Amino acid sequence: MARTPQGFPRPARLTRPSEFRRVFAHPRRSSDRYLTVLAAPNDLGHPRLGLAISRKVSPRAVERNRIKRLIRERFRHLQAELGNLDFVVIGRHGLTQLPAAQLNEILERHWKRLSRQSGNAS
RNA sequence: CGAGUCGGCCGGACAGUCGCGGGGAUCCACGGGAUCCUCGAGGAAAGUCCGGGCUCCACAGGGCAGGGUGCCAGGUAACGCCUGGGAGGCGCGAGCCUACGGAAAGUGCCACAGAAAACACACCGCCGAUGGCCCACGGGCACAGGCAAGGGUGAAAAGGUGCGGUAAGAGCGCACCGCGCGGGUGGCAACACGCCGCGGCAGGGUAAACCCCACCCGGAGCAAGACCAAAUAGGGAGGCCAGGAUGCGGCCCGCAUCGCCUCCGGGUAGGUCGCUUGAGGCAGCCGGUGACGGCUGUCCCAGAUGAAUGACUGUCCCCGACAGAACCCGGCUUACAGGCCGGCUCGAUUU
Repeated sequence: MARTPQGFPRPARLTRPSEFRRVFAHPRRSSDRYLTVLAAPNDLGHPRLGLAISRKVSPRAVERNRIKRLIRERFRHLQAELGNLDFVVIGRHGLTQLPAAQLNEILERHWKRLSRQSGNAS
């Protein structure tokens, strides 16, 4: 683990369909009216993040990109506290109306709760 | 200065910190990572409405069906695009708009009004010369009949103006305008003509209604398509032990099936290519009214694949619109805060 804890390189992301399927198969959930977060443990020694922001969230690509960037940015800052979990964040309709500060707050609450439930928060 | 019109351009800036994708160099405990350098969304990247390249499939030729285009010429790889020109319409003007072939091929459709919507018609009208009667010789009366100028309806009533003509009228005649046909001249052509001749003269609209005419058009799309290739099902070829198992045989031989190895084939997960050097950008010169073309020089300018441009802080201003590449180009259309530059037009003002 020589990786800088502030970075967000490829190994910290879910990339393959099979990795997404693994999380969707047996997830812990945490959700509200803006988004749903799924989590499943891994044995890598660090958390990973996957995003599912569909057209239902917003028909405009610019808005979807903005949401994904904000989520990744928040993950980058918090990843050291999240334990060995794979997260998938699913956006819901109306997410684009949420101010950035509030989005950050919501994300932190979901991630930390799921991390605590798994009992391996660092 | 105000109003307008056409064309071109920009689309927050700078600094710092933490991050992301591509490329290059160097290094390391090399299917990974580190350091440094460098590049990293748009004018519409959008809608996917046209046109092409590219790829695979289909294909002798011709025709039909279906779809598209529709003044002429040019540009282009091509176009439904662009440029120039013509015609018609709008505007004082610069300029703008046009789905702009055919309704004297056929079929269909067209409210209301109006006498009549076409073999035109006669509601109100005009005349009543000719023939009849009366007469104070000016004329009057009634009928037969003639007429389509005026009124009225309508989107449209078979051309307009004037003169002649007549009882009143009428392309009835004439002149000019308009229309059609033939010719001439100019123009590559569309078309034009204040050129000539002929005809008193066709004709309501609608073809983004059917239709006719001319020209054009195979289909599917980068999840196209090509390659590498664990796994797995079954297959083909050769070899191995002349050893074995099972079946058919009383037994031998023999035949069939089974085993192991190699190769071929196959193609799932996954990976690689396609993937960015191109009908390319910029500058200069040349040809062209222009779209555009030619030559020379120069530059390399996103290539991701859950998918990269962001976050935070500070300073400034007029406080930031529409909006995110996904094979690539050429167009069109639509969205858009604010701003810059230039040409031209109209009006006002100033010395």
